Amino acid sequence: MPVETSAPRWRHGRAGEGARENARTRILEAAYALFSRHGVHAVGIDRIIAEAPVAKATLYHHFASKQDLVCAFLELRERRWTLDWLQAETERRARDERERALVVFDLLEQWFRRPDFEGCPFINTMLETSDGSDHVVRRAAIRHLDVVRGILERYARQAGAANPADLGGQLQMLMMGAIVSASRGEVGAARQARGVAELLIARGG
Amino acid sequence: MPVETSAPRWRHGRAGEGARENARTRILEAAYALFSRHGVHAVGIDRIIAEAPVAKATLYHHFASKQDLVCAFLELRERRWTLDWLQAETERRARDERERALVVFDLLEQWFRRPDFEGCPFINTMLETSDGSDHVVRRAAIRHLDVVRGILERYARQAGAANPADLGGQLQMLMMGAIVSASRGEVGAARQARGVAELLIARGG
DNA sequence: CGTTGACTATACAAATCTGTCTAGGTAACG
DNA sequence: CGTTACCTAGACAGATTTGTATAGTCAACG
Repeated sequence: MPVETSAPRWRHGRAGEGARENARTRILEAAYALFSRHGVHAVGIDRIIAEAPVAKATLYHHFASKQDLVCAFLELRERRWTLDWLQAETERRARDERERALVVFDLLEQWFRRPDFEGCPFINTMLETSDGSDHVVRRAAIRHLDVVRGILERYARQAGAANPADLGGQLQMLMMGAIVSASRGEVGAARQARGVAELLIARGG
Repeated sequence: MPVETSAPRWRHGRAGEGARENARTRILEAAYALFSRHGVHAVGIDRIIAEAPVAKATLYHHFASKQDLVCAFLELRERRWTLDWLQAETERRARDERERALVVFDLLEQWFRRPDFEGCPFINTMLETSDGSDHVVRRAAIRHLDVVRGILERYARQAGAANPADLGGQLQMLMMGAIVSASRGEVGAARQARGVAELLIARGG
């Protein structure tokens, strides 16, 4: 049975940056969509290569293992969600630096209300890998959670906290608690969390 | 046709070997230990029957499916952990009803510091079943989380909250955020959360 | 003794999963 | 043209998973 592909997707040449990025990008984009929506455990390699679409050998050419792919997904998630969305949008919306720690919760509310909200991959992945086998993925998830904590600690400092490290940690606990609540279906969790954050900041950390 | 269906079906083992626990209990105890420690997804039927120890056919005689067993585990967890430990111990330790909402966080700290602490099965199971296939287990986990919320709402009322429903929800967010932090390794999360709870209660809900 | 019912042990089915391998196709470049 | 890098399609290995089937053991009880 002759195989007839409709149009070549690899317009770019070899050795440069074009062709290599093409398949790799498709894999990573498919993994991003599927892992974000269903979790890294529930999504198998076969589903990713079907959606990319790409041959299985190509996936294992670009990523040594599924763990590698999951780590790459978490990095992309950090860049897109944490840095380019949550951080950038927070600092764009806040009228001054002191307001940032509160604006974060307004963005969370917006996130929770999106129809495709499916929880936080960092939290989910960290909890899914609580038993030791997956240490690489778990460490990556924890590292990314630490990035979020660093951002919140900075916002705590900018809000005038006496102890920014403590306030940052408390804000992250609030944020994660709200995310778990929202994963259960409580869309209003962000507003409740914001109320608590206001109190914490008003006290001065 | 022999009848006799209303009498309890489980008779104990041979008289010569003394009081051997019946198979259903052994299965549920093994499932409790393994699911609590490693999560309901990571533990397979084969491991449970090996630790029970019990034959596979016996397990499927007592529980229709793994989902059934997971639901039974969550119920047992609610009885033992939520009701007989967290609730009972909170009310035993608190000098008056107003203090209960804070004492909960002292118990959480104690829990986090236990060497066998492995997170909250209700949260983990709820997050693991975020995509629709496992709806029975997910609903069971959510229902058990609602029981915790009900307890916290009662403590909020007893602490004199103006709006016990809101304060109960905020306390549960704090509690879940602390549990996620502790699952990451932050043993001091409960103390941080208690500090926030004090502030919330001092304000009067 | 003979029936009954719970239990054991193990083989098996059917569906996963990750990762490897074969075998070949296509485009750019020297 | 020939080399080379990247890619495809899919078979396959080997290990898992849940759940069923077969066959037999043991104790209680009428």
